[in-house]
Amino acid sequence: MAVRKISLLDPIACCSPVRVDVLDEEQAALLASSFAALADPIRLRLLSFIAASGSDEVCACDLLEPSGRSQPTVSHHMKILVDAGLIERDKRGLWVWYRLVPSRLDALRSVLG
Amino acid sequence: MAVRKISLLDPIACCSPVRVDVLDEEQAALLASSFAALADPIRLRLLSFIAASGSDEVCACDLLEPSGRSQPTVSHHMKILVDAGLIERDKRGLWVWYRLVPSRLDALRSVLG
DNA sequence: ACAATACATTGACGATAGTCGATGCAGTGA
DNA sequence: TCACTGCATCGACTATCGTCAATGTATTGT
Repeated sequence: MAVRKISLLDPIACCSPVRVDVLDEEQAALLASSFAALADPIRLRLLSFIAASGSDEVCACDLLEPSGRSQPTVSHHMKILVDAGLIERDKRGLWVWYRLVPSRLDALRSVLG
Repeated sequence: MAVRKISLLDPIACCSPVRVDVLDEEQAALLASSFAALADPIRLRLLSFIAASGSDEVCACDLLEPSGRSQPTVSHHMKILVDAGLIERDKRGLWVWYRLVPSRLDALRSVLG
């Protein structure tokens, strides 16, 4: 039998006699690490800054001032977002450019409903 | 001027010359604490267990065995989920019943897109 | 009143996260 | 080759988190 796609709020979960599978430990750990990337105010602001920039790429140098954190701290947070797959990193010359990965955010969104 | 509703993946953010506001510190802190409640595999499994239960309420006593954690640990995690507004707690007699708060999950979902 | 039950709280522990100064490393330009 | 720049990594510190044994609290039944 095929494993059903899990969604925490799948209508089937509350309306159907068919029992939806519970997240197994592996799925839960993967999802938890993704949400953990969103569980910090600085990272949320960095993400929204890129989303609100008006362009699809933002230079790392433009993230320091609005975040109000030191350069190593911002670099640390951006690495966490990249490792979570929420943003992509592109180094060109001395500068590093970041852009969102909408498909990853869509994936997380779908888990919530 | 009215403050625009923020959405990290608002189409306007990437396609329009109009600049979308960045999350302020207060908004970011609130959202981060909500995502933090989802940033633990045990809590995700507890949530999905309630969603997959087939009923809209689940007794706390039924959460111990599937979580594989001690009673104080499960109680601790459920408190975090309740404080985040993701589930509601209802004590009736000796037992405590939990149910999801879909509107809160919807709210988080809307932030991601 | 008393014992038993279901859950919450406390206290302590190791593990992990956020932060920044100092330093390292790669790319640039002269 | 050498100084400079932009970003990453390291090391250390503090704070918070996940965990459980022990204990507390509220409710039930006798």
